[in-house]
Amino acid sequence: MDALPAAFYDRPVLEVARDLVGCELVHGPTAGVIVETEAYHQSEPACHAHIGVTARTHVLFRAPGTAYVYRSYGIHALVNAVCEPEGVAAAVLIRALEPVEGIDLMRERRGVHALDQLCSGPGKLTQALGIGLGLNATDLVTGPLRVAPRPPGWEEPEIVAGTRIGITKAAELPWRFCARGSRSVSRPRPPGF
DNA sequence: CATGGGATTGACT
DNA sequence: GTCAATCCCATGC
Repeated sequence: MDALPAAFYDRPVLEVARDLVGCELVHGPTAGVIVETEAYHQSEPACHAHIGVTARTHVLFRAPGTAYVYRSYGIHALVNAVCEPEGVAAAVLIRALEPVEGIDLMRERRGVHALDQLCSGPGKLTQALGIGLGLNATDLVTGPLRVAPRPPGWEEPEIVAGTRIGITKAAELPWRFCARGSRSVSRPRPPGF
């Protein structure tokens, strides 16, 4: 398994968000194909880094290919891939996967059996893959958590764009990207799905 | 130092 | 559809 190079992330965040759909997220014995992403950029207020560099947000300004993992609603860990050149805060939130490897372990961690429900949400997939806050600021190219190219045998996904989920600011931007027809995409599904 | 909101989920009505 | 759980951290006094 070869990880995507850092140069993959050193591009406009909207391009990276679209291209990450179909790639594989790997952590230890568990892995899944990314079927849903969202883009965030410092220029818009939904991005944590919109306010600037803080103890929480400084990771978003780091080199492309860095993992940004943070706690949401006090409960869930959400995982992002930092993009664009160092000093520019932008990231792609990984929102859903189709399970590929370590499925029994995912079922054990999730306490759920149905394949479609193992990784069909940003908090669900981190639980299924065992991704915790300790992985914040690790390197997605060489670290324990990696992103690999689309696995052999997987068709190139057809991308459907929609608005981002669960935010209150800049909610109208169509910066959510889904693999059309995937049963692991979270709800609500975008128009045209 | 106290307060309040958030890129969510699952259980319940 | 509604709501609680639960914690990091930004903001304001």
